Amino acid sequence: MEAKESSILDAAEKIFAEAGFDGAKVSDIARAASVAEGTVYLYYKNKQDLLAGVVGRFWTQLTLGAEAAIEPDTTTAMQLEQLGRYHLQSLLNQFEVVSLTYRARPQQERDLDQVREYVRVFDRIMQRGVDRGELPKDTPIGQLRDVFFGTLEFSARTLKLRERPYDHAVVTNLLSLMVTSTDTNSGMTQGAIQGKEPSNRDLMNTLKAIQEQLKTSRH
Amino acid sequence: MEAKESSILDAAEKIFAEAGFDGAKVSDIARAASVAEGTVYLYYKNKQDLLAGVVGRFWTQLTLGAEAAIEPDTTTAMQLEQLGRYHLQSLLNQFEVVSLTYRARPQQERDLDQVREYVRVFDRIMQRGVDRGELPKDTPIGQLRDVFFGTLEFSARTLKLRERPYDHAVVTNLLSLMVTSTDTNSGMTQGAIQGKEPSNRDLMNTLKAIQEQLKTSRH
DNA sequence: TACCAAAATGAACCAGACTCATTTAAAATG
DNA sequence: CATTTTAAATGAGTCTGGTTCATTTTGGTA
Repeated sequence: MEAKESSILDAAEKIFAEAGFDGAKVSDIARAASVAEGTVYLYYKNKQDLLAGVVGRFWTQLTLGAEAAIEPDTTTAMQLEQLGRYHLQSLLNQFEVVSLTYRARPQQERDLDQVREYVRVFDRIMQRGVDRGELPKDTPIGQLRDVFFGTLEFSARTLKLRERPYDHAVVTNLLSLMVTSTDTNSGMTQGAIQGKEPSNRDLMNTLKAIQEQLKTSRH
Repeated sequence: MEAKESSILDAAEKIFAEAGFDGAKVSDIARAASVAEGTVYLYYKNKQDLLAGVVGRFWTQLTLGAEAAIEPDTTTAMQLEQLGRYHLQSLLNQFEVVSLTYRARPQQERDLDQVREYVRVFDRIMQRGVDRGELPKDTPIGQLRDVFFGTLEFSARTLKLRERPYDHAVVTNLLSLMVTSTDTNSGMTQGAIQGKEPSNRDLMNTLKAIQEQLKTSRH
């Protein structure tokens, strides 16, 4: 039965989340799934494998949710904000399950496939931004990805530690840091990421030159 | 005996690091420390507590190392770079022990005291920067801390995953992001951070000046 | 209804964390 | 020094809980 496997996963997620990996007994999980203890082992090689199943499903779901949370026809900056909001909220709402990810990790790198899949959502947004010309061609997507997810993950931990709720300022500050917005002077966003494109200093120099020209042309 | 406790910690660190928490047997650790199994339990309540001891000592050492790695009489930017280099290198060199931190966590928050202590090294550098006038008074230290450690931690994972060695570009890119951000938030136009660029506010002011000039020159 | 294969069961097994009665070492006492 | 007291260390035995597997149940097929 296909439904039985997912009922075991449901039970496991619940028990793991509330008792932690070590605290969760396979017998408890079996009972919660209305199944004999041995049945669990028909679907999962061992307890670790069961955890991997729970964690894998979680990240797969998260990927689907992320894709749904992002409007396809809006700016890169907007999409990043949507992903950031979604990601931080998810980390906070399902903090326990997320924490279990680190318990699954050291075992096999295979367990991380779904996490890597999730992270690609970010890459796609950024790549589209580059293709559309909203971001410079040499945008270091990989490094910005580390900044994006790293910061949100650490921020989530900080918020949890202080027992604070979701704070959108975290997302907006992160984004303003990543995308140094220069669209105050025009509708065109140059997204001067990493300062590889014309730097603020370059713009400043140009502006001052214009200012000088204006001054002199008046005379 | 005081030395015995640290010999147990040494053994535990070694065995935990090479076998992981679940893979490490207390009997192995005892043997490696040349001590009876029961003796371990005289010093540590249980296996989790022993892990907490290992992890706690690690972060305490890391704090000492970080303070040693930072020149007291240099710029904030330089100190941040030193801390960044030290942190990323440590994460990579002692990846297994760092990973164990997450296994210790869910138990008791008490375990995290040493981590919090470590993180304060960053806070002190930033605070000194503010006091010295190298950083704006309203620098959001807490948020930048999340960016700093979050990014480095995530980057370390990425590097490990790809089996890449330490890459200083990670640190410099991170710092250039952070510097840009502090400038953006700054009301000060002549901050002492090296490589400081004109802030968006500076650009805005210049633009408004030009705008005024244009209005006047039209008449 | 009889047969078979797959699915499910739970009692038994066993690894390994943890306990504690006993032993050994160290310190205090006289 | 001999003796008592106190602390430290030991490891055989207990017990929890993950895992196995001989047996039973279920569901489909001839």
